[in-house]
Amino acid sequence: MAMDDQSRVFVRKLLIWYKKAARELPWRDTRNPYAILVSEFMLQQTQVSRVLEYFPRFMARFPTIDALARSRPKAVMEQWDGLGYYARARNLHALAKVVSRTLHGQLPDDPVQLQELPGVGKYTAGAVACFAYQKAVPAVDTNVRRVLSRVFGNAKFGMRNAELWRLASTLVPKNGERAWKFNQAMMELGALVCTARVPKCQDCPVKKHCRYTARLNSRNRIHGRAHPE
DNA sequence: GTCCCGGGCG
DNA sequence: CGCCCGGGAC
Repeated sequence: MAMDDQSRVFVRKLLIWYKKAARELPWRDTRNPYAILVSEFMLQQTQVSRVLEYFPRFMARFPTIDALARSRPKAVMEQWDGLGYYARARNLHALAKVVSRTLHGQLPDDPVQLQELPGVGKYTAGAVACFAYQKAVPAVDTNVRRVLSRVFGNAKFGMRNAELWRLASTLVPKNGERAWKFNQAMMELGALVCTARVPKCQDCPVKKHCRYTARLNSRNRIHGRAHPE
């Protein structure tokens, strides 16, 4: 599907905003697939602030996927202790063993192959393919889902999951480096501005292209509230 | 204290 | 669709 002009402007503004607004996070500094995998497993269930505490320790203790594969379950669980969702630590360990023994320690770069691994669903597969290997594929997590629904959705019908993935596919730049930035930027916008409870629409780089903002403004005009520009 | 949030899985 | 498990908003 081709991109319309509105979508092009949306992507451009998003990327410009990301350049100045992005937080510096350790897993954004690396293209090491294993490091990115570990960060994604942790981020599936935990806020950034806590992952910042666990991620460096985990990487220091298990520096490679082979090192993780060779480790005792007890040692892995110790590093995960306090993060919750312990099935994921077991999945990560199982994944490391599979990749170490059957794939020479090389994580696949193909989302379909990634998704066959334990604990890796559609989102994590896309995230690893894009963030580690610069594949121009979408990665739709809850943040991205929320941003897309608000910007491109309408009031009556919520967008279905398949619809959101299709929309994300049309928006992702074809260039790998730009795709990386786009996916990071979508999540950053969802985390910092387009938040679940009270979105900070005043600070939003794409408010002029957003149907949600448009809906808010028309509602406020009807009820005589101040225009939230 | 109570409620809400979240990827993947069964 | 409910569960896993902790944090944070209210």
